Amino acid sequence: MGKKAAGRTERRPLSRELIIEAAIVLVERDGARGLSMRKVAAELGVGVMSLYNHVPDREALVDGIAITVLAGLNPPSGLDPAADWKVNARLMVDAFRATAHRYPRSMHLVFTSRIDLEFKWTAAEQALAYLASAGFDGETSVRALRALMSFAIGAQMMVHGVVRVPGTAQAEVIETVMADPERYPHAIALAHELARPPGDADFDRGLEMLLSALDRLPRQNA
Amino acid sequence: MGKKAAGRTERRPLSRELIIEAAIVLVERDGARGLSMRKVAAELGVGVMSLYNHVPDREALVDGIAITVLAGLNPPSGLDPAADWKVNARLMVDAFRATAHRYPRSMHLVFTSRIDLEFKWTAAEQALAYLASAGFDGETSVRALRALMSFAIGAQMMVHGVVRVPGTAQAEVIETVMADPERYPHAIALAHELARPPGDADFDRGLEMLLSALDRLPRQNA
DNA sequence: ACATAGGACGTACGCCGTAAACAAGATGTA
DNA sequence: TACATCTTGTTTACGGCGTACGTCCTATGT
Repeated sequence: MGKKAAGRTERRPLSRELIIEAAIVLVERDGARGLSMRKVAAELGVGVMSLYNHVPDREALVDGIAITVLAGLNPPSGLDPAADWKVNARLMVDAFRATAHRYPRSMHLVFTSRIDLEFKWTAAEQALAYLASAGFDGETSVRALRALMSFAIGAQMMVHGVVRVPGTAQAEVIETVMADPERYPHAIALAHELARPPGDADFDRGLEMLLSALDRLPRQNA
Repeated sequence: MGKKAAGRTERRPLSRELIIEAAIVLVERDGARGLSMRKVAAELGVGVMSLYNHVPDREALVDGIAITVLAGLNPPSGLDPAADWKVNARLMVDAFRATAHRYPRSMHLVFTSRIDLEFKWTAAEQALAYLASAGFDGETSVRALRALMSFAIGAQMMVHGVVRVPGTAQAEVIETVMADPERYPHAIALAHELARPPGDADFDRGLEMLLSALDRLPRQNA
């Protein structure tokens, strides 16, 4: 019953996009560990194997999540080739950070999966273009791109609590240090600072340092 | 037969340390995906459930791996309080990189797991001490520590191929860009650079930039 | 000699990803 | 119209996973 017409249930025809969308919802709600084909199917009110008509396997689904989430990366809109290269660089890094802020858990999932995606070469191309127009030679451009990416990715890893290391301590961790005050004088003195989760301000300062250091590198034109 | 005496087989008595050690070997050989209680047990020639006499659950085992691997972090030996703070900072970051180089896959596993470990506060304490003696105020010290950690962690993520993003392209990825030469002039021009996997030199340059940028920050003493 | 405790083990349950065979409607062709 | 094919969803099943539970074996203290 209720199956013949299916009119009331009005089941949308189940597409790759729908599946990915449901998967993202699920990841953001339950975390990356909670992602499974069975859960996604249940979320859509559908048999598990039905998913496989639209997605080859689980890895491809994760790839789909990656592509969808990272689609927000370009174009950062507002890029002006005439502007200072640092301004453009900041815009691009901020675009990354904005999408990471929107889909924190999905972004983490993307990072921790093997992604052979040739994705976002357009973003890389754009970045390299600006670096080149800023007068950096090829080797330096690539290095600069990688340095910025390292910093952005590492910061994101720390923010999301994936890497809960000393510098990203949450409140409870402070207690650990308090238990042995003799050994951790500096950590205790800075407990207030350490307890504050890393935020936009920290990121901005670090980014600013990297950018100005890059800006001081020898270049070809003005 | 061959069971009564067990004299020849000379089975070591199976301890937590032995289990962790076997797990690390397994991760470094087969990758993080290949880590399972059953495989570890098989590696030790032991029943699966025997492991649970020494390790509460899988997560605890991963924690054990993290602690063991990260034990190589301190003390970086050679630290001289009288030396320039940047020298000491480099020594500490290099210590991290050295262990990451020794156990790349385990390190990745550590990063991608939830680690609430209050581990390595001693390293943090040491770093904060050097930053303080360099004249940085508390807020700046914490920011500096976080910036350096972000960079180190992000770089490590990229090196190990976890995040196979544009800037870390391997040879095959280049072909992707080649297929659409119109859109990626810069990427193609720098294909040779991009194909080179990120290495120590890139890391050193980036680290140097961060350190010298930090060195330029306003401080209290000389 | 016997009681006790701790470590190793076998079994079993519920998750997971997915291969394979099947069903049922949609669509193209005569 | 009737038939063939294709698309899409479903059912069943298999092997691997983490681990709760109960059992047995062995070493030790008395």
